[in-house]
Amino acid sequence: MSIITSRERLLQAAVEAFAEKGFTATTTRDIATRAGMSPAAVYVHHDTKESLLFTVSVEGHQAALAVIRTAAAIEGDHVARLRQMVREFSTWHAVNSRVGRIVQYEFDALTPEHRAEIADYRRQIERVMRDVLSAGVADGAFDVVDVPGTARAILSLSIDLVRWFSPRASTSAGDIAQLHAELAVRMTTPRSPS
Amino acid sequence: MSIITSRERLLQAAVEAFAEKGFTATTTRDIATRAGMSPAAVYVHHDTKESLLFTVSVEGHQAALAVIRTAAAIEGDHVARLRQMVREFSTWHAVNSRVGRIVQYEFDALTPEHRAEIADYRRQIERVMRDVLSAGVADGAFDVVDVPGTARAILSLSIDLVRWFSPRASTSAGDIAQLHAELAVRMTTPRSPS
DNA sequence: GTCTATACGTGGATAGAC
DNA sequence: GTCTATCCACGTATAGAC
Repeated sequence: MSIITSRERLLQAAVEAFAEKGFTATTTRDIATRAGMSPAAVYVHHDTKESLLFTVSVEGHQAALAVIRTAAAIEGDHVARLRQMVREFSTWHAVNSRVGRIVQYEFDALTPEHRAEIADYRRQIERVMRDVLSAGVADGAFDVVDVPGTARAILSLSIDLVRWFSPRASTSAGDIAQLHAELAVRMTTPRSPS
Repeated sequence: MSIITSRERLLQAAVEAFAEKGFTATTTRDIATRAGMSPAAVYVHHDTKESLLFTVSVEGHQAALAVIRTAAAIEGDHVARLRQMVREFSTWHAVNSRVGRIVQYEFDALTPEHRAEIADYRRQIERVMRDVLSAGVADGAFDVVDVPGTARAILSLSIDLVRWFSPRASTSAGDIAQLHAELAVRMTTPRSPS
């Protein structure tokens, strides 16, 4: 059915290698071998090693952005929306922790132009979260003093997953995502006056 | 007063270089130049480049552990204790974001033996947080179902600072730390029945 | 403990045939 | 579009003098 092109094999190989050794320590020879081709063949598809990293970063950020946007678009009140966003965003980072780790930690290895493009994806992700918090503050669903700061903190929970999550650990991605969703709701919903 | 030894100059140079280029991309020549010595002189103090990273990691983790332990030892109730711990731990990670970034992101570049030692520091840090949450649950100050998960999530807020904090950004370390402390309290303290 | 000089392996990228 | 062969720069670590 799905024909795996050389381009896709190359990207998968790059993800594997970058995740195992880091961007700098990965050799183009290693990527080539994993993709089942010669070192020279890599350069037919990508001018530089950095170009491979950039492609992985773009696709990773596009996927994460799509996930949080889809979650933000569900029917229901703002609390349900937030819960869904955090659950889905955390799940994505747990399931794709390898890609997530690469794109987060190798950001500085990109060229300035590519860095700027990726930074823009990140701003878009933050905007989705801020918009939901602001909307909820407006109608009283949320009590949040510092919307940008709280948005960033909530996203931190999900993103930091890539640093420590292991598919072989005892806690499942789903359980962690559920916990994060509940913590995000606690962070944002009004508390009774004491 | 304080005499800066070659050893300390070397460590400072290593931190600078690792922070700028990452561990793998940093050359021993670069470290040597920054420390004002020849490439060969580095090897008088450290057998390998990895040994420099390990030393930075040990000192960084010891400092962070001391900060959270000191905060956990203050007088007051569990809520005040948690607030202090998060505030101090976040402040440390903001102020020392360069070192924090190195020790968090270059963990895999350590030898297996060194990795195990650093992992032990991390377990100690998590234990401090879990112990405070457990004590607060026991006397009703906290309402936390998943103590290990929530402890980890709270620490995530602080640690993820090293990924995005910039001393040149508009929000100060103190403001962020204060926000994190309030969010941690919201995550853990009981909510009125609705 | 610091230097200069260097051995030796490795890596990104290219040349040119098929 | 893929190969083999290779260029050439670079990086870790060491040798040996002072």
